[in-house]
Amino acid sequence: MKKIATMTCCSPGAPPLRAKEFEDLSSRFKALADPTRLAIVNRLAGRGDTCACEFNSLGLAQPTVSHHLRVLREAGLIEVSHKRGTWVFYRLVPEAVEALAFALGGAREPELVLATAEGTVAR
Amino acid sequence: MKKIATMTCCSPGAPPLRAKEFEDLSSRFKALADPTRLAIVNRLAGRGDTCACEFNSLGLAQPTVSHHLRVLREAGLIEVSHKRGTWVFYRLVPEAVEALAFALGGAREPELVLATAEGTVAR
DNA sequence: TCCTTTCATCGAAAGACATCGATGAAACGC
DNA sequence: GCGTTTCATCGATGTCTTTCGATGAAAGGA
Repeated sequence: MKKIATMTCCSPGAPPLRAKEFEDLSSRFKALADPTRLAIVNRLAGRGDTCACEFNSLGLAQPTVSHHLRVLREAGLIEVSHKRGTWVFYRLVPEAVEALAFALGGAREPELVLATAEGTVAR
Repeated sequence: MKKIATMTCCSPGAPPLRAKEFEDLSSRFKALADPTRLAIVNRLAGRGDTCACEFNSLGLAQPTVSHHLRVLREAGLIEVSHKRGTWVFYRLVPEAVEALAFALGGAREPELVLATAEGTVAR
């Protein structure tokens, strides 16, 4: 895992960043750059742990939903909270969302770590 | 023009949004989902009004830079501040960035209006 | 042991996007 | 008017994404 958003990026007074930081940040914004994924995040934000099967009501095929869950997972924005039988429950990673808000200059300094594909760790 | 981000979207407690709001929000995040565009925004955030010619130092062809400037302009994140001779100066639209930060739950409630392709208006 | 349910992965098809060279348009200076 | 500079637009190309049906894997229940 690695830290991101240790600096603001996009609001007045932001310091110049490096190429690698633009890569990291933009890849995370990319996870939010799809209406279906925003809907998933929005529902997780509103309800806490949610069964993956809930998202079949989005009107997309099951593999498509699974794909979007994976993208969000790899961006560190959501994670598997637990499994029960064949059900998989997902939850939001609030620190990850805060980190992006902070990069935009909106949030107070967060204590965050953002995850890569290997997993999410809140410090 | 139209308002966006009148509601948080992605942080705990966010209310459920409508399909159209996911479309609007995701299209704006899409504007930030590219490292080159983030670099442009970052530089505008750090320096205020900046000549478009500055961005030729990004290592991309001039039409490519022009394309990215257009995407950011249509997302309402930047705008033309003024022209001098054949120079075009761009500036950040801080309200637009705040609006996104607010949607992520980071910012205090902004007084913003976000623009469409037709122009940006801060209310 | 089979069958069912839930979810992930694979492979393919269609669409969207980043990038570039060539060209056009506007604002000078000579 | 003519050449130059700066930027936008056009058209083409290669790549990445979204989406789906088919298939695989894991956990139960009968």
